[in-house]
Amino acid sequence: MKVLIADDHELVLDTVVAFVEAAGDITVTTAPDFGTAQRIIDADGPFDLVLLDLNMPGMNGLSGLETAISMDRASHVALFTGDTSRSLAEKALDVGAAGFIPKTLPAKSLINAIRFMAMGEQYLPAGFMTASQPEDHHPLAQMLTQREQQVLKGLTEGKANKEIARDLDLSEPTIKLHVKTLYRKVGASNRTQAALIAREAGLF
Amino acid sequence: MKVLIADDHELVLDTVVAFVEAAGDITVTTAPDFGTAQRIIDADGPFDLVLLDLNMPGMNGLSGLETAISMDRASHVALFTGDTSRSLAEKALDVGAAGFIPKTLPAKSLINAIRFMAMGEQYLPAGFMTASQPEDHHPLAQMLTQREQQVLKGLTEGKANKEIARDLDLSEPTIKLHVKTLYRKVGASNRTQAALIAREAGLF
DNA sequence: AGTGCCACTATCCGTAAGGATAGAACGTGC
DNA sequence: GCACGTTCTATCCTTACGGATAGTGGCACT
Repeated sequence: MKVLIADDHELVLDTVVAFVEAAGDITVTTAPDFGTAQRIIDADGPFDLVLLDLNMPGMNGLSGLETAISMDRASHVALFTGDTSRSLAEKALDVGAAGFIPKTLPAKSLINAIRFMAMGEQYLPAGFMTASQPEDHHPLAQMLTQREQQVLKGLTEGKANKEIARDLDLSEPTIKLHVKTLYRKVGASNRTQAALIAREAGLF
Repeated sequence: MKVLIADDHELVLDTVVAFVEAAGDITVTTAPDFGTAQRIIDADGPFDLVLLDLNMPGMNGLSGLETAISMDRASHVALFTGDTSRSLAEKALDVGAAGFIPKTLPAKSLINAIRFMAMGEQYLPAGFMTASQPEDHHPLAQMLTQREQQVLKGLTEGKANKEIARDLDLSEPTIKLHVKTLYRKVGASNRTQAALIAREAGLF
């Protein structure tokens, strides 16, 4: 079975490859960035499975994933990432990924997942979509009321209070109030800090 | 030689451990988060070397590193991270870390680095401090003058114009000008957007 | 020597943001 | 019924921000 793994973290790449190849029947090729991965797919393909790291030069979010999926010689392409966000996994599967491999997965499960995906199945870690969602959010999100979260979302999009007010169909003074109380809760002293803190926490 | 590696990415942990233990004389213990790492150090220490992942529950940036360094039974503590920022490496060494292991390191070098650090030396990847870093930045950064980049950095830290002015030892009107021209260049219409765009691009 | 580009300072103005405070409608729970 | 938290509206005030415009000095290109 031929597998291509692309990741700019050489340490991860080296050790994962050593581990996977120890399973016996899997041959692994590697690439340090997306461009190289494309070239290798064209030159040495087809591969039974391609694993692409999300945070790798050339990926540009999910656009690299989509590009790879549209290639002839990569029958199955999966995301391989340290980011364990559920919305990301959903987006990846939406654009046709063969699976979503978070780096929090046990190594043994990786081998099984690779075999599974190479067979044409879509893979998601057990207990990822089924697990309760309300609790996968940061402690941060839990301190905020629903309104405050909506307002925070507006802040992370760089919107002005007035815009947020329009979007939520509320008056501007109301937004200002939510913004202020929200600052206290997340520990920000202005909107930019609030936006960055929210992003940092992986919200939205 | 006893080594503790803490990382919440089980896949990385499993494979790295398998690789390191294959070297023969290194015994590896693992932890999935910082709290567990602390408990293990107290219970099973001392360790010749402790590797801590930066983005792990309980780490809180470098504060976990500092805590670990101050512990009796962890003689040498190093950072282990996917973030290849030079300033981060400097900060880590400043607070007394035994080394900085980016995940972009080849796996073979890891073994050597572990032995090196366990001997009491400080480790930094070759060509990390010496190599010129200025030009590997995004197209985004290249459109900006040095000043504008400094100001943008201030924005990504949620600072007010006045604060940035103080930090750079410039007047506030000057900062405002840079801020304005910088908006045009990156396509932002306010400071929050500028900060998010910069973060998105991976700057700072 | 002239032409740009960059960095800096400056003033003016309108608007946005941030803080304080007050009051009211609505649900839940006791 | 009453207390409580959430959401909403509102006013007042100060400061910060964003845009426009004008001018100076330095440096590199040609």
